[in-house]
Amino acid sequence: MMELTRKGEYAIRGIVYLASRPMDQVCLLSDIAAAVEVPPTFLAKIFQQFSKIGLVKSYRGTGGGFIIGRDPEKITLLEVVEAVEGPIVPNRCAIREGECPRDASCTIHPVWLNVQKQVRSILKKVTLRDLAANTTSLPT
Amino acid sequence: MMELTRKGEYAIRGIVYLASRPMDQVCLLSDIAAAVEVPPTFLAKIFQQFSKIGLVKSYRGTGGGFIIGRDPEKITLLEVVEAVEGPIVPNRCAIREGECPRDASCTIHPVWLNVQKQVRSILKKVTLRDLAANTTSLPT
DNA sequence: ATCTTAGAAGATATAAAAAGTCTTTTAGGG
DNA sequence: CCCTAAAAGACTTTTTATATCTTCTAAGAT
Ligand code: SF4
Ligand code: SF4
Repeated sequence: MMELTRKGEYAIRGIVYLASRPMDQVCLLSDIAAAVEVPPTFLAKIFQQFSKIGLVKSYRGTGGGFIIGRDPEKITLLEVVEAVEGPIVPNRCAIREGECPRDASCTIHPVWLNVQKQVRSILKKVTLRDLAANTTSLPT
Repeated sequence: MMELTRKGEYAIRGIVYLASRPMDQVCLLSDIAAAVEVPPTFLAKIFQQFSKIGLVKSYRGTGGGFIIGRDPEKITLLEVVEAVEGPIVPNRCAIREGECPRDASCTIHPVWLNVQKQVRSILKKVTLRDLAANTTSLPT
C-alpha cells in the first residue's frame, strides 16, 4: 500500500542528481538517465513536466540539456513528488472536504487527514540540497 | 499518491460496521454490504480474506453470516489495512533492507523509512473500537 | 541557409493492477 | 434431501502504469 510509482522514483533520482551538479553546467538528458539508471525516454517525459512548472530549466539544440530550476535548498521533496504523482491523498476523502458524502460523520475520515498531514510534513522538511550527494566536484 | 484502493476502503467500512454490532449477532454479508454501500460480491471476497486470518468469523448455511473475530479493541486499523492491501511501503526500499541495491548509500532511503514508520504508527493507534460508531443498539 | 543536436509534444503500445462478476463447491439447518 | 449462505476460484472489464515512437521546434555549427 501507498507505494510510489516508478515514475515518482525515477523523477526523484533524476532531479536529485541534477541538484547535485553545479547550476552553470547544462546536463544532457541521456547523461542523467545513465547516471541514475532510468529509461531515457521515460525520464524525458518526467523532465518535461518538471520544466513546465520550473523545477528544471531546459535548453534545446547543441549544448542543450537541463539545469535545476532554482536553488536546491528551495525545492522540497514534497514538491517533486506531488509534481509527478499528484497530491498526497491516502484516501479520496482527503482530496477535499465533501469529496466523500460520508465524511461529515465518518470516524475514519480524521485518520486519513492525519496521515496526509504527517506524510506531507515529512516530505516538506526534506530539500533537494539535503538529498544531493556531494558529487559536485566529480568528473563529468 | 499513496491512495488506498476501493478494496481497502470497502474492507474498512465493512469490518468497522461489523465491529459496531454485538458479537453474538451473526450478520448476513448482504446486510453488511447494503449498510456500508459496497458491492456484495466484492465484499464477499474481502471478508473471505479476513476470515482466513481470523479478523472475522464466518458461519455457513441457514442463520449463517459473519461476526467480528475478536474484541474490536484488539484490532487495529493497521492490521485491517495490511490484511487487504499488503504491507505499507512508500517505496520498494522500505520492504526490506537490500531490496534496492542503492539503499546503503541512498540519501532518500531514510525518508521513506520514516514515512513508513509514521504512517504505521498512526494506523496502529486506532482500534476498531475507536472507529465503531455507536450503532450497537440500533434496530437490525 | 541548412545541417546537426537535443528537447517538446503527443500518439501509441504493452503490461499490470484494480474492480467487479460469475460459477461451482462446501457446510449447516430445517 | 432441500434450502441457505459462505468458500473458492475462474473470469471479465476497466483503469493505471510503464514505456516507446514519431513528428515537431529551437538553437548552435558550418
Ligand atoms: S474514510 Fe470515511 S470519509 Fe473517507 S472515504 Fe471512507 S467513508 Fe468516506
Ligand atoms: S529511495 Fe533510494 S534506496 Fe529507495 S528505492 Fe529509491 S534509490 Fe533505492
